[in-house]
Amino acid sequence: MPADAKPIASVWTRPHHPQREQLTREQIVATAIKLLDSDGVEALSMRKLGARLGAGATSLYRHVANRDELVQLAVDDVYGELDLPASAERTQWRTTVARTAAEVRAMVLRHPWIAPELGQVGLIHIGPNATRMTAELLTQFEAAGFPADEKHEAAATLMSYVIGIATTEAAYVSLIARSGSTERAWVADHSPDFDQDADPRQLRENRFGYGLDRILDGLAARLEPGSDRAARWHGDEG
Amino acid sequence: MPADAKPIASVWTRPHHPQREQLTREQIVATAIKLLDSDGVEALSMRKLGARLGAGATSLYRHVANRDELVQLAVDDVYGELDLPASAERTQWRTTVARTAAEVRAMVLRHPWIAPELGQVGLIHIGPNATRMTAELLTQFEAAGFPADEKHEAAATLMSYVIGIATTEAAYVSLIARSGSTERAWVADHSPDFDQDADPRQLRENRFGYGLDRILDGLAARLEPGSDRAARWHGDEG
DNA sequence: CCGTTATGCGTACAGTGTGCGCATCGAGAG
DNA sequence: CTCTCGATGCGCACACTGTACGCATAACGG
Repeated sequence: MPADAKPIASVWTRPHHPQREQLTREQIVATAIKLLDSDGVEALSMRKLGARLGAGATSLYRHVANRDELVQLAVDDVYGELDLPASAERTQWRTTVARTAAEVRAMVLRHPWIAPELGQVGLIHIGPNATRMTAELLTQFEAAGFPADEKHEAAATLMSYVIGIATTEAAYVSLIARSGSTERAWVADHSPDFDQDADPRQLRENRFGYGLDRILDGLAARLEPGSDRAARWHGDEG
Repeated sequence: MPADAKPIASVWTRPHHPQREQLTREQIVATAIKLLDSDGVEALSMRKLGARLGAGATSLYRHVANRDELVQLAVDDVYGELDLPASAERTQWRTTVARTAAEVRAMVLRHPWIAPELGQVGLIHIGPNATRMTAELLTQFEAAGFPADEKHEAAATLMSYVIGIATTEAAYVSLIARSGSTERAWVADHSPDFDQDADPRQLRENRFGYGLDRILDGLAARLEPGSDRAARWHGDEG
């Protein structure tokens, strides 16, 4: 096939679009997340991201308004990873809500750079994926039996706890990762009285579970028939 | 007095220490906090801070290793503002702990830039003032009757909630402040179905109190004599 | 009087986000 | 086919950042 194969070969030797690699917003956000995961938030620069995509720095501005918006998009993309349970019936609300909390915590631990970002942007102008998660949690609390005007407070209580503890954990593990050590070795080094046989990852997990159980206990007490749930909570709080 | 007055006049025309204003670390940190409070964290630059102190940018490096360390010092300085209650006896642990939580929340709301910083540095390498606050909270829980191996988990539960909700609130209020509006006007603009007579600040306060009460309820249940408190929690948690 | 030490500061360098204008492409009109 | 046009990539430039380095000067101890 000396002559006939030429058109087929030329498809590979000379690509159809010499320098028009068709940079898309999805790809930009995806590789930005990869860069954020591996190198942290201060290592993300437009030039570096462009280079990783085989493009110039300012090319990205055709698809993204500025660096801040890019990070916002990355945050919401990460929210899209959540595998949220469907809101179950009243008897199983605890496990459903606990599973949602664990999902959010795991998300933050997978992408530790997201924690300071949540504190910077808050929950105001976040994207559709984060909104979906909030809505899902609200229906879970609704299914649990919380009245319409209290479910927001219940959800905020749980989410504040999850964001707070996951933020602390994320800062901790990313500090250790940046130091090039493992969690176990780091703990053994920095607190010599630590039990060598204990797994610090498991301890973190247990600590998360402890607080979660306390909070769900406190919330569940509002649902018990004997409690003064009928009294709207707005009036009697400081 | 044409010739004799010259030394006296020269005191004012030419000061004794032409350029030696004796920059101290405390002053640097203090004005850094002022700048952070008024203009936010991304507006703090060494040159701007130096200018506000009547000094060059690189002069600051004689007293502070780098910008990150400066922010760390500012964070711990802010922790020093806390007016923590003394740990009271067993019957009043709830009000004592609640007061500590409210103090921390107020601190974050006074200095909203601190929120992302807490997520970046975690609670690891924080300074003496933050350490003092953690220790104080631990003794408060100890006085409440929590066993030695559970008080850390109880304190972490409470603090995670406080940090999480205060972080969210801080992002929210600083976003509004940056937009140049007031909280009431902003809420009225962005959600027209909001009750015009309600005070959004008060609503935030109530929401904080709601979650705080739920969490303290859940923790208090661990202290009731009927509960299975004797069983150490480490084993039976997921 | 002369070192020594501590401190401020000017300069410089590498790196950042991003506005602007030019070059080049794919596609559609004639 | 040619010609135009909108979309896209990109080089350049500007203002700005943190900070390493070396020099100048002031206070101090002899």
